[in-house]
Amino acid sequence: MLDLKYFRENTDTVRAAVAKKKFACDIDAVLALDEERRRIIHDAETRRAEQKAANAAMAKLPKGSDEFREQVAHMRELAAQVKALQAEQGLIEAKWKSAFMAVPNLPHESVPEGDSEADNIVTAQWGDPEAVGTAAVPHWDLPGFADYVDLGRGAKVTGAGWPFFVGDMARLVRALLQFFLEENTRVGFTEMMPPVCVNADSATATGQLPDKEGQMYEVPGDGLYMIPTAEVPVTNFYRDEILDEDDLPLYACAYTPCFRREAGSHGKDVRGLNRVHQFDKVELVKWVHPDTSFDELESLREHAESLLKKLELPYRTLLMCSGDIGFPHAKQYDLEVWAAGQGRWLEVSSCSNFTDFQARRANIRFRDKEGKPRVVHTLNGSGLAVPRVLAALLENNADAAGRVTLPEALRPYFGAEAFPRA
RNA sequence: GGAGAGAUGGCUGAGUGGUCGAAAGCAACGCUUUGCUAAAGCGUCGUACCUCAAAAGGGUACCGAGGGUUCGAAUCCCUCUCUCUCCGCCA
Repeated sequence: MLDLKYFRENTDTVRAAVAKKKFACDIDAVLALDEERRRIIHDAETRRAEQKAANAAMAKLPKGSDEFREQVAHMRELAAQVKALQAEQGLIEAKWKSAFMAVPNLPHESVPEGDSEADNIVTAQWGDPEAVGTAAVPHWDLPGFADYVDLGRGAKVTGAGWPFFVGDMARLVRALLQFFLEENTRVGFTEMMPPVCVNADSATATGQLPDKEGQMYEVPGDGLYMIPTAEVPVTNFYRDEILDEDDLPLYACAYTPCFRREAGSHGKDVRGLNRVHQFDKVELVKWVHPDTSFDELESLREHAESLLKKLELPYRTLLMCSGDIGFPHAKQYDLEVWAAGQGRWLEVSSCSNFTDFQARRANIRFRDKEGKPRVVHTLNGSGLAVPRVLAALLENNADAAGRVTLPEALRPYFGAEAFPRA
């Protein structure tokens, strides 16, 4: 949700920004609804003020008097008018709000113009994909993979795309998670273990509802949703709160399983670990002062990149173009890791600055030096998502027998130099 | 799951149908006086929206949430949520 005053006073800027984002969104219609809304608010409140004044005058009259009875009759009429006006106001405000909420966040000036993912810009590349053995195979073709990541039994027990990780593979997942959490907390992110189900208010605040409802699993009967990412519960940690300016910036990280229906994504990208319905991810979230949020985005990205470096996985960083960043994003980087066996880049992290857009929706503010509440800026990024990192780790480092030499950084967590142990 | 109690401004806590956006205290901020590692006095002290060129000012809403009764609701009724206590169940 944009700042309403800014929206009104800078419509040309907003129009240009929306166009840059390739969003179809009728700004004039929203403005017209805003006008209508303000008119009805004015009418309803004026009439309501009359009602209150009449009421105050009447409170002084003796209860049983003729005068009193007369006033009651008059006020009965006033009350009916107020009620009608307020009903109309409710309808118009609801209409306006849904239109206004459909206006996307403005892309930052540093975001390149573009229509689709083809226009994203590679801003960095680390490691050499060519250096990885050419004999690499897709992870699902590695010896024993089907037993270590048992998609067949997962399908029996739950459904397609719900894997069991077995034996040393489960251990390797745990090692990765532990590695991520240690690295994140070491640089100042507070570790959290949030609920993995959230209510509708939380899902709305971070933007999963109403637009992306079909992507979440619902818990029938309880009005809850299984989280598609820890971003949802963690960002909502401070929903409807006013923070102290001195406490900013606040950093949190959380490991959770993530649940995604992935409706409509059946196809060639879903083999093996590339896209599953439940996966493990450590998420990073920041609540920051508006003046620093774009610097905070750079440090967030650098930190996520450092994880890949320590895992010795070749990666590249994409600055997402205006047409490819999400609805609430002001600026977004994607980190893609090289999976030698598949010969392709896999997205393992998305680092985003939502500026005040998400925080306004979630009503997260801070009190500035003058004592006035202001909306914070929120950011998040994966740090990191396990299955695709795991896929790359396996594909890039496996020998013909399926033995995977692990990067130095991971060995203490796994307790061995290679997978599987012995 | 059962029974009971409760939810008021940053905190504590009054307020059971009309002049209550809400007493009082604490905390915070400002000023004054005295002077010393503080006290006292006075004042300020919620948020959102509407109005206004802006500020000032004015208006409306908000006493857990949502509905209802009434000319009028923090106050009465209904539903829900949460917290606490007791019982049951349970990793």
